[in-house]
Amino acid sequence: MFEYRLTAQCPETGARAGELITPHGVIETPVFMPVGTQATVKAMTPPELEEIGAQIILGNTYHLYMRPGADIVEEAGGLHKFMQWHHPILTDSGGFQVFSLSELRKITDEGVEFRSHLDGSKHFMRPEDSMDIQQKLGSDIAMAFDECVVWPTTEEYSRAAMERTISWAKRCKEHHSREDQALFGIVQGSMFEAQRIECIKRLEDIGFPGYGIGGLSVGESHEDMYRILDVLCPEMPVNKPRYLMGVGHPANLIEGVARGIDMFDCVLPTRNGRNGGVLTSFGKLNLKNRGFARDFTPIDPSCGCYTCRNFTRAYIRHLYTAGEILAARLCSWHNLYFLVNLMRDARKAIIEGRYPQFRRDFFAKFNEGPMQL
RNA sequence: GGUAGGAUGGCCGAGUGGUCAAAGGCAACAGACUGUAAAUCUGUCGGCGAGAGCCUACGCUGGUUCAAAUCCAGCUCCUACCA
Repeated sequence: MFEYRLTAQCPETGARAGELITPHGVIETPVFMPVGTQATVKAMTPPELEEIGAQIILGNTYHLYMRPGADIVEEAGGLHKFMQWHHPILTDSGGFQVFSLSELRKITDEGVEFRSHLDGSKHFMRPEDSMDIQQKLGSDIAMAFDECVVWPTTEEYSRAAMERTISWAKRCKEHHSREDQALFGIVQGSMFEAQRIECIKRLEDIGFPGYGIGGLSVGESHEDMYRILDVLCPEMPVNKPRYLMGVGHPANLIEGVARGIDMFDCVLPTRNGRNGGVLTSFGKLNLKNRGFARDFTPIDPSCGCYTCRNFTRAYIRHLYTAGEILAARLCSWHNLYFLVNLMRDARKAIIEGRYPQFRRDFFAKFNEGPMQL
């Protein structure tokens, strides 16, 4: 029911192309996965996601547990049916909320006590609870409940969190029973190379069909992120998918792929899209800027998305300044298309044996500096 | 014509003698956003200056006072009610 097939590998970099077989379809990797925390990719409908080329999307354990509740989703026939997305879904375990809701939670070896961000009520989530919820949601890929550590942190704290994450991973696997759902372990260890290597080895001993790399893109420099990937990826099993959690930035995707990452997810395309930020092949733009008021060209002339085929920067800027919801939709659409297709193009390049050139071409064009108006 | 109330920074609107270049909101301009507490958040927002600071400002004109957006007089305009 779940299998990873490595189909091509870049002889120069660590880039890999593969296929992930899931109950709801085959995913071609490397892949960018749009984030749909609350059973919706914000501002997008499922048919629109299909048109973009999205192969798999995310849902979130913590958020769906809080609202509407796992039982309701289960009663609805599972998350796929509930939200009318009939392709693969990956659910995050709530581990990231251990990080992002740091003001509202208390961690013990047993689990995490959360105060609801909605009404302040107390909830206790153990690895077993996360598994129960994810099994009710019925995602194709569930993630182990981990502790995503804040950055920066000490070597001691990172180790404690890593130990907890490993012990929770074991409990997750023991508790997990649904056969039509794969369970991925998550590597922690912050910016400590030895801990990262130790963590993947010990997770491998437990045995998972895929591995997430957590605790990155939490504020550290790109150099730190790449340094960890450089030492960690060669230690990861070749025949299992590698998922760099929460990443994100186009440059990070290109570099992640070069280091052997197969899967990415990030809120950046949708969140920034709602706020006027768009990604292009030549860098980022903020469409709210006055300079676009009379710019009657598409966001990215080389982009084939619905937004770029039909609308101008001036029109979209107008929608933003007028507070129109379509602005958020059109830019989310474009940004998702950009990242999904960046990975599709990367895959093609890997298969055709030209990933190093593809990578060079990307950076020659993509400008991180101030935008040109 | 009479009576009452009111005129504040692009707009709305606090402020009734000094701590006022003037709260707050909106608009505008810019920035941030990486397993989504985000259609959010932050900053700037009279002029000059790196800065201390200086200048110009609360309808207009004049006055009182060490000191006026705030008090007084006249004027202009607006609003409500009465004729």
